[in-house]
Amino acid sequence: MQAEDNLALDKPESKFAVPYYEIAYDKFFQFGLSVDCVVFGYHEDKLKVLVIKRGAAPFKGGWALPGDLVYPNENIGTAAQRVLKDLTGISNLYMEQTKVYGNVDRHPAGRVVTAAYYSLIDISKHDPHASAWADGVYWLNVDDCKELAFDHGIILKHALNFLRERVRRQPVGFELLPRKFTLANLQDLYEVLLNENYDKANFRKRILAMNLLIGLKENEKNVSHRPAKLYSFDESRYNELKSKGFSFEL
Amino acid sequence: MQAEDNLALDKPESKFAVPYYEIAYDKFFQFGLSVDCVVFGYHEDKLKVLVIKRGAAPFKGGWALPGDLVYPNENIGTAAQRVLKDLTGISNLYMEQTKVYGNVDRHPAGRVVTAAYYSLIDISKHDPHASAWADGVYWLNVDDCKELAFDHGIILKHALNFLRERVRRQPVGFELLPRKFTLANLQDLYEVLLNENYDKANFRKRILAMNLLIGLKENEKNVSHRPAKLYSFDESRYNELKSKGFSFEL
DNA sequence: ATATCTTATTGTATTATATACTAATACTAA
DNA sequence: TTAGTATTAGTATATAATACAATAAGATAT
Repeated sequence: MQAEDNLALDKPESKFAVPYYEIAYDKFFQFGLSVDCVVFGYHEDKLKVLVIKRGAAPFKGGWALPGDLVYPNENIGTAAQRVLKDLTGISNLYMEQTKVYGNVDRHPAGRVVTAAYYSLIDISKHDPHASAWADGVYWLNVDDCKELAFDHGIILKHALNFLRERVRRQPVGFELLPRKFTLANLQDLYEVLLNENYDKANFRKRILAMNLLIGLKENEKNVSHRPAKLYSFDESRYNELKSKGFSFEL
Repeated sequence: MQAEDNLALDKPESKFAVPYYEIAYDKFFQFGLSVDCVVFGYHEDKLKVLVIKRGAAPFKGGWALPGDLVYPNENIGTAAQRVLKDLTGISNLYMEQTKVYGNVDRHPAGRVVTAAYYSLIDISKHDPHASAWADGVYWLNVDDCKELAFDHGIILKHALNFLRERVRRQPVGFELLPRKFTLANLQDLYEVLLNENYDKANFRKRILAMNLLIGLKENEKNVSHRPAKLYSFDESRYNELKSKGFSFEL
């Protein structure tokens, strides 16, 4: 494996007049590149993350984020989409990079650098099923997700931070909630994501003041108390706030 | 070059029971990995970025962010430090990743994935000088930085966005200002970074309310008007706000 | 039907914060 | 000494955050 390969270039003198790769080209072009997808979902007041059961070594049988090697002629963003689809059947997500992981020993099979991609989806809108070398696909509670293959535990943790930062600066509910929802639903989501509790009356005022929601003429059904009004997102306003950003401190 | 290399794995069937790299290991391990450093500085009311004049192909003679290939046995974070030091002599910076760039054709010499790292420094505290294959090092005004090699223009743009987001959530002056500075200096910095204008009296109140500054018993010198009081950052409070974060909207 | 329960929703009073603007101050330089 | 200039302090107003109380609307049990 190239990680153990001791090159003459190990401790360079830094006096080359040309880049190193013109001298020892092939020594430098031995990296593997992979993508790992952190797909968050939300269901019954729990934040979930999509994981697969690995059907191949290394870490065979273990849980991991859906991820795989990028093809030599494939763009990295495309690869994230393709890999997720290959392993879980989920396609056409809006995905965003969070971080790259490039420590020498992060992958037992050699020098693999991985780029993490993050996405948010409404669980009810997708139906993941294991394919390719995945032996299973699961929605795990983020809190219960302790033992993941490789450095996926850290990748998940960083993605979670990323998500939390994101929530404070941009609207996110659209991706995670069903089309119609109550203000209590939205508040629950925020409380789970940010791990805080908000005053109901003030949360309502704050959110409604954003002009982000459209009040429907419908109420929730099958509750044993006064049913709450249903709302949906105003898509154009949603996109506007998404590009402009805001500051959500409650 | 491997980018043109047409593999059988081009359009995979996605039905493998084992990861692809166990089948065609060497076809996947042909990526080059590089790091590119976006080092911001601040001087005389201008935001600057550190660039080198390339002394080697490709883009020989052109301006570029300091960057180079990562060694096969080198961690990626270490590489960022090492490359910056090799090319510009600047060492021991706190650097943070912004994004990875992995499009197939981003590098004319082959498939090179690059990770961008960002840092902020006080220009007066460092003395960059070209070494290795760099023919020159320059502090360019960010605004004047139009033509950069590779996709470095986009990398710079993204890093600038990153910086601007950062400024609103964490204190940043420490790294960019000299040890002693006036409130006007700090305000100028913020106005340049965020491209806005603030009311002087209110800026002062806002900043002082953060308990971030220590008022010194010293005034600025050699000004033809009433000299302003000098301040310095309270380091422990600075680090506290850095980890806790805040929201700076003025 | 009616009372009772639970949650949604509205309202209000209080406090804190942002903003705009004015006045006073302190130094330099002529 | 005075004019000039930028700093610093102060104040009044508007705006928004927060806490909490009151009311409304349906479901359910009696």
